[in-house]
Amino acid sequence: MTQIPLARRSPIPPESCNLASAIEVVGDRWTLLILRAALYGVRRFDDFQAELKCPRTVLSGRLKGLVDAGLLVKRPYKAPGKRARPEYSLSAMGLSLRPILIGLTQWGDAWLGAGESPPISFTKAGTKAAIRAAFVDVEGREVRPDQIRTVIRG
Amino acid sequence: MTQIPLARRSPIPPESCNLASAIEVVGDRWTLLILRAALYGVRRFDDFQAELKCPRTVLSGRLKGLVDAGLLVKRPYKAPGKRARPEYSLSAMGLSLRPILIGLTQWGDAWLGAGESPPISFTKAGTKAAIRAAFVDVEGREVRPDQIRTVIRG
DNA sequence: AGGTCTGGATTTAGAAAGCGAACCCATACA
DNA sequence: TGTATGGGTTCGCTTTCTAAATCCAGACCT
Repeated sequence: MTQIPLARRSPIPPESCNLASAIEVVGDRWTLLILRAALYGVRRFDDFQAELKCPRTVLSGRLKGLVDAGLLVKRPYKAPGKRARPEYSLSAMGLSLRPILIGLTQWGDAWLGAGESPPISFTKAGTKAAIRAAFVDVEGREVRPDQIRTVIRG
Repeated sequence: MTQIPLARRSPIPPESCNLASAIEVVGDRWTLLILRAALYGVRRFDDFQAELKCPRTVLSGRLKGLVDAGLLVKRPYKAPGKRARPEYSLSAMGLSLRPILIGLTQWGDAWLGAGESPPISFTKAGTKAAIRAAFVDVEGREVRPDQIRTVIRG
C-alpha cells in the first residue's frame, strides 16, 4: 500500500514545476467545466451559461482567462441573418487537454460511477472495442503503472 | 482547426456525468496541489504546509475533504522516539490519479515549459527511454488522438 | 425612423471562502 | 517542571463568488 517513499518535500519546488503551473491554469472548478463543455462542442456564451448554470460574471471572467492563457480562441461567428457574435473554440493547446479529461472521465467512471456502466465511452475508429488512458513507450507499447520510474532533471 | 462540431449542449448533462463529478472532487487548486505533493511522497501536515504555503485552515479542510472522498487515508504514524501523529497517504483511488497528473505534467511541459527541457520525466523500469500518456486499445497498443471516437450510452 | 428582440456581456450588493496570525493541546524529552 | 514540536482550531479581515438587474449593439419588423 505504501508504494511511495516518504518525502518531506516534492523533488521539484512548485514554483518551477510545470504540473503546478498547469494547475494554476486549469485547476479550477468552472474552468474545468468550461473545458469539458468546449470539448463536447459548446462554443457560445449563452450555451456555456445554460450548460453550467454559473454566474455570467464568472463565465465571462473564466472565458477571458482561458483566452489569455491560449486555451481558447475568441473569434467572430456569423450565423446567417444574425449579427456577428464571438465564439470560443479550443486552440491546439486546449484540444491537447482532451486525453487528460478523458482520463479523468474514466477515473470518475471507475470510482464515482455507482457501479453503473459508463454513460460515455471511447473507442478506436472502425472498431467497437473500448480504449483507455495508459502510458506507452517510444514505440507506442503500453507500460504498466508499476513499471513507471521517475527521473529528475531530465 | 474546427474539428469538434458545434453543439448547443454537451451530450451528457453535467449532473449525471462522471467527469463533472470527478471535477467536483478534484477540481480545485489546493486539492490538486495536495495530490501532486502526495504523489511525490509527502504525507504529513506540516510538510504539506511548508510545500504549499497555504493557510493551515485551508489545508486541514482540504485534507479532511480528500479523506471523506476516499482519496487519502488518515492513520497514525509512529516515528521512533516520537509520539504518534496522523499521516495522510494515498488510497488506491488516489493513486489511480497518477496517470492523469503525469499527463497534466507533460501537457505543462509542452505548453508552459518555456522551451526548456522538462525538469522531471518518466521512463520504463530498466530502460532510459521516456514514456508518455496516451490511449491504448484492449491489446495495449497506442491509439492516436484523431482515431478516438466517442460513444454515448455505452 | 422607431421599437423590439436577442446574445453578450458589466454593475451592484450580499454571501461564502480565502487568508495570516495567533492561539491551543498533547506528548516526548531535558 | 519546563520546553519544544507537530497538528491542528479560532479569530478578524480581505478577496472572490453568486444572483439579479442593467446595459449595449446590431438585426428585424412596420
